[in-house]
Amino acid sequence: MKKIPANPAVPSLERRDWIAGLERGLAVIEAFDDQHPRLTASQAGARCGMTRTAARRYLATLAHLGYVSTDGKLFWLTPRILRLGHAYLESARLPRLVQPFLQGIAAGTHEIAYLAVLDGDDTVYIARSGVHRQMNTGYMLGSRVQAQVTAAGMAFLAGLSESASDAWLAGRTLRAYTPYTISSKERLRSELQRCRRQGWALSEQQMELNYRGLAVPLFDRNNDVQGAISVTMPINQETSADAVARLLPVLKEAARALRALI
Amino acid sequence: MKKIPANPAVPSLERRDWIAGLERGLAVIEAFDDQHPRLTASQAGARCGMTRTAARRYLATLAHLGYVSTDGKLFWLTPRILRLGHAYLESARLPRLVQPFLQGIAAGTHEIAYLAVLDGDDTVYIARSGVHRQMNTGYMLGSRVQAQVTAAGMAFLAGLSESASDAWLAGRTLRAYTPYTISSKERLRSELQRCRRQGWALSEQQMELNYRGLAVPLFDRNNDVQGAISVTMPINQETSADAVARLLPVLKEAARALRALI
DNA sequence: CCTCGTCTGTTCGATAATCGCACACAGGCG
DNA sequence: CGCCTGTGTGCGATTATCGAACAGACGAGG
Repeated sequence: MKKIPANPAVPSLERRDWIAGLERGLAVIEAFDDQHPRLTASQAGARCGMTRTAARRYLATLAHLGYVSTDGKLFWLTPRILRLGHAYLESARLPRLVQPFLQGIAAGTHEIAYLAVLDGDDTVYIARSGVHRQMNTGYMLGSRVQAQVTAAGMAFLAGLSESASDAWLAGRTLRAYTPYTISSKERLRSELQRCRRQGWALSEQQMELNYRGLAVPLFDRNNDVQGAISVTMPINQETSADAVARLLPVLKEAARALRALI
Repeated sequence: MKKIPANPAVPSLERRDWIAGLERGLAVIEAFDDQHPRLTASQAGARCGMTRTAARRYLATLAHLGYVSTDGKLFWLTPRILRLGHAYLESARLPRLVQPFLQGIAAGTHEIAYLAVLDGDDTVYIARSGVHRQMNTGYMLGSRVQAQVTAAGMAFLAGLSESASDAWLAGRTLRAYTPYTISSKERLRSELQRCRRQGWALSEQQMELNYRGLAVPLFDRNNDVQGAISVTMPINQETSADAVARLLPVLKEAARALRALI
């Protein structure tokens, strides 16, 4: 059973103003995953590095707040948890700002357009174009794909400074999803340099066979990267060069227009 | 400024095992919304009914955990918050179970299929059919639409007992989105009774003009409603009767097959 | 049927964590 | 220039939280 340390490298400064209860409670929520969809208090305690009694208290609190349900023995998360993510998607400026541009890209190219950011190892999709207007408010919850296999992730990394992206790279373990996945850090590093030079990223069959992604980073006025917009498509409809020629100008134009707004 | 009570009708039992820190921390997260995307410590404190000093501590803790960022004065949520919702979508049995059925419905009908549940006032979409396999893992974050204007919400409510749905109805304030929105509780109640009798719900232009939704509730083996599956489409392609005739059998068959699995 | 072992729910005192006051400071404005 | 509003920080008091300890529930196995 994998232990989730309750306190992973807390900046030991600022010990005074540290709300242990909040940290542990969030750790309890994150203790649930696809391998462990339902937990007893004891299991949750083991996974979070706390005693059974403590875990039980946190779970009971979460249950009374409606974030978890219980049959008295097992605990599981409820959809109410999604309100927390919703608070982010509602409040974050970036998705709200970029959404209309995604619609425009989707309408102009007939591909699905995404906005993604980097969080830890992963590319997180935080907005996507939708055909139904009512679905504009229904964002994607990021699939949290290892960043190096998505075009958006590559574009985001290429938007960082070389030292920052090297630092990111140093902390990762690359995993191959397909025979084409770049799984050598050396190759990934040179690929990132190329993306940085050219200002966009193309990712073919890195994550999934027969699919291609094309992405550009989004910069703000200070030239700090804030996200990436991407489109994905099957690879067998046109050549890579054709796809780039067709789609890159649209993405670049959106990125240019957004630079002043972000 | 709307106050968010820190302690909304807590069952006063179980006062002993109550982790105040967790409750207040989550309240701080939910204090952010589209009206208040960035908050100072004071504002967050005011919105959550705690002192500025306390709110500052919670925000500082969340910042060190990476869930919020700050420029030293203002605080805002980061995409990391989405990990919490992700924990739910990864661990919840229902979306994982229903996903393949949604794919089947989408493939057979050429409409987009959704799985939704009720959370408070709102219909929350927790899975949708996707054309890209890689997007199967990229769920929708529920748009949290007032339940009475979605087919899935109506189907879910119709799946509850009459007394339970009356209780739900009593606590709501209906809002009209279009001229067709049912905004009288009386009419809604009779509409729900009809849905309950017939076992499915049709919603036309309730939420958005020119769109139609069709949904059936999902029951488990104990006949408790666990969710609803729905498809949405433009209304001008076919008559209501044609759409029902074409789609309802598919939805019903999926619900029947799922009953044994849930 | 009984006993053992493992798991759970609950209580309680000690302790450490959290609270909010109080103070000092920064910036905007008349 | 001084007021006013809002912020960062230190500290003692308090209370909320911790985990050990106990007792009950369940199932396995003899």
